[in-house]
Amino acid sequence: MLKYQQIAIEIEKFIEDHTLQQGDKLPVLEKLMTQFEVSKSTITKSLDLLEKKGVIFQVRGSGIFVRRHKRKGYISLLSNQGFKESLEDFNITTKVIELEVRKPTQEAAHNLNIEPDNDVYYVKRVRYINGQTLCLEESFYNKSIITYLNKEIVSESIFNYIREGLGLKVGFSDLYLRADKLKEEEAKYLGLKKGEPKIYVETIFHLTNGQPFDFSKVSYNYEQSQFFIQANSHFL
Amino acid sequence: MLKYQQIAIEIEKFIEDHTLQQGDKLPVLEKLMTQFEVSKSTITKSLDLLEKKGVIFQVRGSGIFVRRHKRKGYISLLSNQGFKESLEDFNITTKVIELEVRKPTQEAAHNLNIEPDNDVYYVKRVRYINGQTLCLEESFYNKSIITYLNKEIVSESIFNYIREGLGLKVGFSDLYLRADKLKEEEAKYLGLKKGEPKIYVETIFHLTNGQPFDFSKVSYNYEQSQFFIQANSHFL
DNA sequence: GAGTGGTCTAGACCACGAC
DNA sequence: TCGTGGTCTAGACCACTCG
Repeated sequence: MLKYQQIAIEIEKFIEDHTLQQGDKLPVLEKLMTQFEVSKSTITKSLDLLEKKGVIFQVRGSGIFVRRHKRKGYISLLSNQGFKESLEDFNITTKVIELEVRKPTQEAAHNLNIEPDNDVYYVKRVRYINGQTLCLEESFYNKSIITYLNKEIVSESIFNYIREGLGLKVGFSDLYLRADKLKEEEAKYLGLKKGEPKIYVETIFHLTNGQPFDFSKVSYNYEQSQFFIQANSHFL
Repeated sequence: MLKYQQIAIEIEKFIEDHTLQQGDKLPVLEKLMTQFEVSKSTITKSLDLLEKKGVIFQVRGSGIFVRRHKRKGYISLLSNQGFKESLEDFNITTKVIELEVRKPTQEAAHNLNIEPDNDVYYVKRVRYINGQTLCLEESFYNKSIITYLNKEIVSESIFNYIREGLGLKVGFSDLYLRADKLKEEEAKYLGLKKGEPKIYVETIFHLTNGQPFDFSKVSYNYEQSQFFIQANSHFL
């Protein structure tokens, strides 16, 4: 574990343990440097990480403050992988509808940046939150990267398996979102009516080296799903 | 202008000018250091900025590569202020429905962190993209921060005015998103039917010092609006 | 093993905010 | 004016990728 990561974790823990609220002030840089016995830039790096995560904000000439959003039960659109973090207090279960190796659709091949005759794992699942339908998910995994999947893996967290089991490093993802009307079949899986609203999200997941390995299409039950994003305007 | 910002802009310009594509390699750190005549950490800071913006990704032991999302016409949910950047090729116009000083709703007061008897500017607008309705927006501005607004300002970019006119610095924002059915009145403004889908977004905008100054509620025309997010999984 | 990005240090100096 | 965070440097050393 790197120093600046460790320190970030400890500061976050400090905020949790003391149940600090939005706007509460943290110790000054000088203090943190001596406390953790590291140089200024290391502390700065930790704080930048926490700022990116939306945990704190820094004000020049004034101090370092806790940033908190007030609402619970929202799915973070930034924390890349799964619902675990944002919905950890909720009971998420999964039903696998389909799992097989096949040739990709043209759309999937394009988004995964592979040829139409390369193999993909196709996974179709319904996910539930506290017994209610949360979403219907179709995913295409590049089989030359995700070399093996089975029903057991796919019933649990696929991303944990990718990291722990396959030893791959998940990097960045591109996420496209819109609203639309539910189609007959989607409505059936979600227990809603055709024509009712859905949030529809397509995501392309990449490894740290930039290779896309997963293209997924998810339709959310609008009654059960709400999302949040913490944005920073550092870039101009 | 700070060095690392300037360099970030120039690198981004370089990518534009040479129409580099996803995965194309940029010059190595060493090269960039000598080219811009700065130290390693300054270049690193520029690159981190561009990475956060989703312009590049860095791979240890390998190089610095261009990151591009392929789709056009999506509204970025991260670039905090307005549509300008993501929809700059489109013609955005605005119709002001209402503009007045009033007392906040309980909801607005809570989100702006003010008392119910403090004044707010209430602004209701419809925004159009290429002549089609894009969204219906209601905003509450804390009048003790945004001291003055008029119809002219509100017809244009309010955020430009806040920055240039009032000299305020916009910091971070919290954004809550879900799908829902259009109500009668909303449907009328958007030219859609009651019960059709909408994307509904509430946003709380803060100054760099953490003060919330704008609480806004926006209903998007689902036929005209699609969103994208570039996520990084640096945090663990 | 060569090449390349990432971490970390110690310290000088700068810019903003609050009093 | 002082306290506080932000920028920038020069350089040592580390860790990953790839041929």
